[in-house]
Amino acid sequence: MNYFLVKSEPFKYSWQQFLKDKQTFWDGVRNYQARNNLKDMKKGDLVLFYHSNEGKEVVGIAKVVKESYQDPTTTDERWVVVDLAPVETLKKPVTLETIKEDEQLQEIALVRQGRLSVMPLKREEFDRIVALGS
DNA sequence: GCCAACGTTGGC
DNA sequence: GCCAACGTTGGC
Repeated sequence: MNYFLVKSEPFKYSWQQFLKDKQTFWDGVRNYQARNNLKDMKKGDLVLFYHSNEGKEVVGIAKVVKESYQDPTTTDERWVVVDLAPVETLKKPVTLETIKEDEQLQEIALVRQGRLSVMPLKREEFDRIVALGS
């Protein structure tokens, strides 16, 4: 079991929209590092959903329901998507500020490499964020 | 709206 | 294959 965090601008695709849709394919990744992380996702892996720009907080937990496949929005074979479904909404969103202040979360890419839109998390980091959000 | 970080592109 | 220029992302 692996753990990840994905970013989305609420303006473009929000957690609320995701809840409504029940399932979505995660498209729009056009960065090799993020793409490689997408490819590492296996069915059943858990994914934190982060709102960038507006909110700047982790809002919920999703899971991988289908592993990576060719991005249906482009014919460019370099890019892939995965299918995600919502699992649960965090009681309290965990803000970037909180994450930055937390000793256990100093190493995550969200802090260290702000622009990366799909990143792996260690189990402890995932658990920590979920704990902060409940 | 600005700017820093950083990835990508293209000229040499 | 290097590196400058450029574009994009995202925090502030």
